[in-house]
Amino acid sequence: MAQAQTLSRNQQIVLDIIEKSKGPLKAYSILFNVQKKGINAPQQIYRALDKLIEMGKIHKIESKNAFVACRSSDCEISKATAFSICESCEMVDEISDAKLSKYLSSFNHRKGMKFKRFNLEFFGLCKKCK
Amino acid sequence: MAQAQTLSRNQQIVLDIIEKSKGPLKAYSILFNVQKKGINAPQQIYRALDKLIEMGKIHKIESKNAFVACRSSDCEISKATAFSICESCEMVDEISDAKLSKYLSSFNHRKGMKFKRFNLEFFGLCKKCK
DNA sequence: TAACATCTGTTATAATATAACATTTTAACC
DNA sequence: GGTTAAAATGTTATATTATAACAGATGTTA
Ligand SMILES: [Zn+2]
Ligand SMILES: [Zn+2]
Ligand SMILES: [Zn+2]
Ligand SMILES: [Zn+2]
Repeated sequence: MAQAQTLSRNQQIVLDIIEKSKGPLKAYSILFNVQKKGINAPQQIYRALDKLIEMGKIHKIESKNAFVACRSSDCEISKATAFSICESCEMVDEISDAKLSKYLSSFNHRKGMKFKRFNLEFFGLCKKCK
Repeated sequence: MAQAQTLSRNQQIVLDIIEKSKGPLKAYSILFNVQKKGINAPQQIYRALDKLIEMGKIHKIESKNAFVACRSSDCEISKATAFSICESCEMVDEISDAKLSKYLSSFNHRKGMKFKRFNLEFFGLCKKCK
């Protein structure tokens, strides 16, 4: 079981904002939102983001350079992540599908590489936008 | 069948460099490499990259902000891409696996989203680095 | 030769991310 | 408590990645 992580002040502030957000947030938009709390520099945001990712509390959506809170427990501390992304409205949804995760986790490339981690991003139009 | 695409001068220059490279290339490293050919500005690189991606000649490795030539014909003009990425040496290899591609192309999310495209990135250590 | 789309060149700037260093807080140990 | 080491913080500066905006050239197509 994942042990209860105790977050530092800045980590908690950043996580709170990401968790409250309906969609993915960019680092600088997080920064602008926390300046009232005394966080003034990108470094402070990026350091918190890095730790939160390590802990599996958030994920980075690589194709958008944006961050979402983890809503799943299948993703094993960010070792196996999958998202569906609407190309129209920016919506991102974490896919939590045990079969998919198992299928990909056991996938092995011919060329002798043993995978430790994967990230999968699906793109399309969400219900609302289609 | 993909029709023979005719490339513009800048597109051809950029594609040549990417195809000759053993690993993924970053936009600004491409830029520095083509300044002798009279290309001086990032815009010129990014415009060529955009078109080459549209044509399916190259892919962007999102987790690295870098570009590789397409070595596959399964990826259907960038609608279904998968890569294995070595976390140690930067090596990137395009995965061309019909079963994987079919499995993911037919994957449908519960929440009513119909996918048009996916990108999958596996991470690990390559043969040499492990 | 129009008309239109595409590509080019250029300058400027926006957006994303890290380096480096000094200091403070926290947690663990004696 | 006092000592230490690790983690987190604050700060300034800078590096890296990407786009905006505009003018001109080239190239189809009718
Ligand atoms: Zn998750
Ligand atoms: Zn949508
Ligand atoms: Zn390809
Ligand atoms: Zn390697």
